[in-house]
Amino acid sequence: MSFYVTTPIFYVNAQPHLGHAYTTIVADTAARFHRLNGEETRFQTGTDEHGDKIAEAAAKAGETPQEYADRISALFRNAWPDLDIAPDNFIRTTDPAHKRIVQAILQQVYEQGDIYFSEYEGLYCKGCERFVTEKELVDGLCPDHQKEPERIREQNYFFRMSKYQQWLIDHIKQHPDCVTPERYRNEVLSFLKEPLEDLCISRPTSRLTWGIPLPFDEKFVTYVWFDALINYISGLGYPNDPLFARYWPAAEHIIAKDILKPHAIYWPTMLRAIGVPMYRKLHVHGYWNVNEAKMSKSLGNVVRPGELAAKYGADAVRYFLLREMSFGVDASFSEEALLGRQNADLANDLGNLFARSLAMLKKFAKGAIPAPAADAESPEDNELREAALAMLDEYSRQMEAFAFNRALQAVWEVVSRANKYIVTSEPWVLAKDPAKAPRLHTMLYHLAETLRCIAVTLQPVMPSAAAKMLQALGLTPPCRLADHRCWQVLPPGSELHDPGPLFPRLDKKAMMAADPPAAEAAGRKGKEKSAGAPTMAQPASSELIDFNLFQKLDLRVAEIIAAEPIPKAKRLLRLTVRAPEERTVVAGIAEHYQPEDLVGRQVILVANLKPAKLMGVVSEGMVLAAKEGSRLTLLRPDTSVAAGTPVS
RNA sequence: GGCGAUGUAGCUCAGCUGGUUAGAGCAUGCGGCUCAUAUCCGCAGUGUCCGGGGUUCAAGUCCCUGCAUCGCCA
Repeated sequence: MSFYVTTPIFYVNAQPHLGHAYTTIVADTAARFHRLNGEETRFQTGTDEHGDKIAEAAAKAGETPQEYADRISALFRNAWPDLDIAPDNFIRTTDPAHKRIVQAILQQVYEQGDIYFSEYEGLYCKGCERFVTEKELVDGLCPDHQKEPERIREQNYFFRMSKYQQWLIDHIKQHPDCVTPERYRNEVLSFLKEPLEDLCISRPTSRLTWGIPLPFDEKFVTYVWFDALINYISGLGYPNDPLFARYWPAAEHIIAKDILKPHAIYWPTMLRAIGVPMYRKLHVHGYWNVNEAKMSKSLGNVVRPGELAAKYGADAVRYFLLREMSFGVDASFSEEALLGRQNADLANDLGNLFARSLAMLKKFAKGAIPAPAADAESPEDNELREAALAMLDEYSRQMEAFAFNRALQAVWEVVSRANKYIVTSEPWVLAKDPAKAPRLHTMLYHLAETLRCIAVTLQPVMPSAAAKMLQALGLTPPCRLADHRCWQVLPPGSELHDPGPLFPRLDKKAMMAADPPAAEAAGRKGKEKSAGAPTMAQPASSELIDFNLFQKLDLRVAEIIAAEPIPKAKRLLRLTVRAPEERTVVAGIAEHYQPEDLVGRQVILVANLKPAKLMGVVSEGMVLAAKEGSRLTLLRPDTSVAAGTPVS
């Protein structure tokens, strides 16, 4: 058995955000789970780097497209280790091997007559990188980009997707699990009820050069999907590498619902056209809604996975995302909810269970696995054992079905049961009577075995904490599931190690932004003293702020890479800065600085200011300046430093 | 406009093919224990199961209709 799991390759026009992180954590967790099942497993992620938007962004940044793609691609690649994500392959569409394979496939499909040349006319929105219909427009503007699309008439190459429509319908009907959860399968089938249009797969080089040239017409490059989707097989060295033969039949793609159509319709028909079997499964997940109001200011309004991991740890972030989202359905993210899970599930229930268990094993069993005695068993022991073993099965079923929340729920039922078991068994009472040592040791043994089952299941989800738990029990991770679906795995006498607190208990007030707790505290006080009317949250009256509040400010050195006046605005300049990601900042400095004098200059940026629209331009931050009367001067570091360097 | 999804306790959600007093976790209140990260255990609740009709001996669960939110398509 083998298992091949992929994430989409992420477009390098944005930094990694929560959605990317979730998809990739799911893939990593699935990969770890299948590896623990003893399957040969491969996990691939990567970046999609061609297209108009990339070429434009690169030009703005004063870089070549390749330099720009290198830089952003590295942001993705480097984001994953912080979340304990370990892909086997990180593919880039600019990899020479990938380009070669894309060209070979284009040539093949062209030769067999599934690609034809035709003319197309329509409204094209540069922001969307696609043709839009009249009906999509609002007041003649693209609703997403507020720009008027251009009328373009051009000749292009088209892929005969329609030819494979009936085959695809039949395939999906015959393989009910190939698109999952079911709601998305239904969506695909309903879409397929209408006749498919053929897929435009090229762009003329007159308009776009940053792409893979068509092998049969050098005046064109491939367009988006025919380039990007192929990564799933080019990353396996299609067609000749043994990796392809081994892993492709076991391919399972993970995507967010926004790219369902390309993956459930374009990709299967492409595969069919080149004679490659359909992938095994497509797993579709929903969106994370981020509730801005409840977000901590330190994170701004975009959740940066790296910052989350730094603040809460990879284990907690992974656990939260997997536990909180029911796969396929949208879920909401808030730091408050994350803190809730951290404290209730991880620190109180699980962490404390380990702490108290290990403390008792140390105190009452000399820090080693005690020997159980058959004649000292009680019904509670059996119940606990049955529950733990049943949980392992349930857990596996749910993990295989990508129902991570249910898998974890099943684990936590055993966590909770173990806590009850301790209270019912009262080991501290047994310990006072030497005659009850056999019962005490038998009970502790069952407890340790339960901890083992729990720790084994948590390996894919919380790799680092689970490893600590297993080591504490004297085991050496990774521990395969097959070796742990039974009782009496821990050998009596083997030594235990204190892992220390596994999950810190976090103070909510300290972790959250300064203002929400103020309102909460006011409410609580009111309750304690009198049933006073609800009071408005008042800003702290004191002039002094505490260090915590200061720390919420994300100040950084940024480099201005472009500056231009904003029409009709006397005082405003639109700055493009690198910090180190690129962003647009509107600054009220037009009366003091000429745009051309600013380019290349370093400034201090408040990077986590809530974005605001000024004269129709969205400003993502502000630059700091000193103001003396009518004079204004920008702050800058004493000596030049790398763009993005934090200020503290 | 067409199709579909969702609407259940203060919050987040479970409730498969209709069947006894509608559930879980969190939060809240009270009690207990002391091995433990002020942790854990027990008890206590509260719900016009979105509104309105209908089918049925029986509906959160099926049908019709309305409202709200979201998605896909045009």
